[in-house]
Amino acid sequence: MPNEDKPPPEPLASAPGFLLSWNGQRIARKFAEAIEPLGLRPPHFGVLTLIDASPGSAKRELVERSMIDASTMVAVIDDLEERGLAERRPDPADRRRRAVYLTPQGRRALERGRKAAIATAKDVFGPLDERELATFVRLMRKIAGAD
Amino acid sequence: MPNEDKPPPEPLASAPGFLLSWNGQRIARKFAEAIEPLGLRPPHFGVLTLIDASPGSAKRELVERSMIDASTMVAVIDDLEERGLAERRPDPADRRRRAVYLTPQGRRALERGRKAAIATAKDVFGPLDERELATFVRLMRKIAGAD
DNA sequence: TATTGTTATACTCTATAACTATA
DNA sequence: TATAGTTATAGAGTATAACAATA
Repeated sequence: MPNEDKPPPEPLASAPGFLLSWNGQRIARKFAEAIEPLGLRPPHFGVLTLIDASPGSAKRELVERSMIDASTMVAVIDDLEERGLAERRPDPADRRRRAVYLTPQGRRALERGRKAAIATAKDVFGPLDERELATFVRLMRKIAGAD
Repeated sequence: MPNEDKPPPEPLASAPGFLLSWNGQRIARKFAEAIEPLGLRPPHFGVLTLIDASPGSAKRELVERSMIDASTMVAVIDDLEERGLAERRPDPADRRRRAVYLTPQGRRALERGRKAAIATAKDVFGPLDERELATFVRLMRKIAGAD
């Protein structure tokens, strides 16, 4: 994408919605670049995080907690399994269900991804002081309906 | 996208970068839906805005002020021209150059798009009071490097 | 030789719908 | 009949690289 690091032009840069979308795209792209050397793309990292938070989740549960649809989720879990980062285990109580777990390698990859996320955030949110960053998070959670 | 309006799951919802990306995607999608009845997609609206701000811009100048690459920009201007919203005029001083202008129809479409943007922002930023919204814009401009 | 604009093509990502197995 | 999972396919959106015209 051209001009990724250039400030957005007026009058768009005055519109709150445009600013939100622009900065969102920017950090998403930067994060994607940061984890590319790990062989991961953002959906991989997101799903690793969700599995870690609820080990043994079924695919359907992961879909419910994400913005990833069912068929894409299959592909993401396939990728993770191929790379030895996660594994599906059959559920004896319901043989349709396949519980998903992280491998030790998966946990290491997640840790590396987290470091990349922190580094990216440090870069993008660098212009804000600590207090402003806290305010930012509070407002973003409010907008997201997380509180 | 599934779960578009559901809050993001923890622990992702505590990460500033993830929040920014999530909310950015959410408002971009909502805005795209809002202008779809106008026959416009977000890049169309963005370029209409840029042309309006600098009538007679060349394609290359529009590329410089946006995150849209050259070949996509051609397609966007083609679309706008087909729909009678913009027109290319040859530049007598430099016959390689084609200056782009809005038509009266284009100005009307831009106005409708602006109303959609305002309505979308009202929806997404609804949880914030006026003072919080002002703070949000200030912080976002800082992050974007717009100040 | 550099620059503007364009076209043709390929690629990435995601979504839709049909299918299998189990409940 | 409903649900979990999967696969095959198609689509939108974007980027890459080659090309034509003019400076």
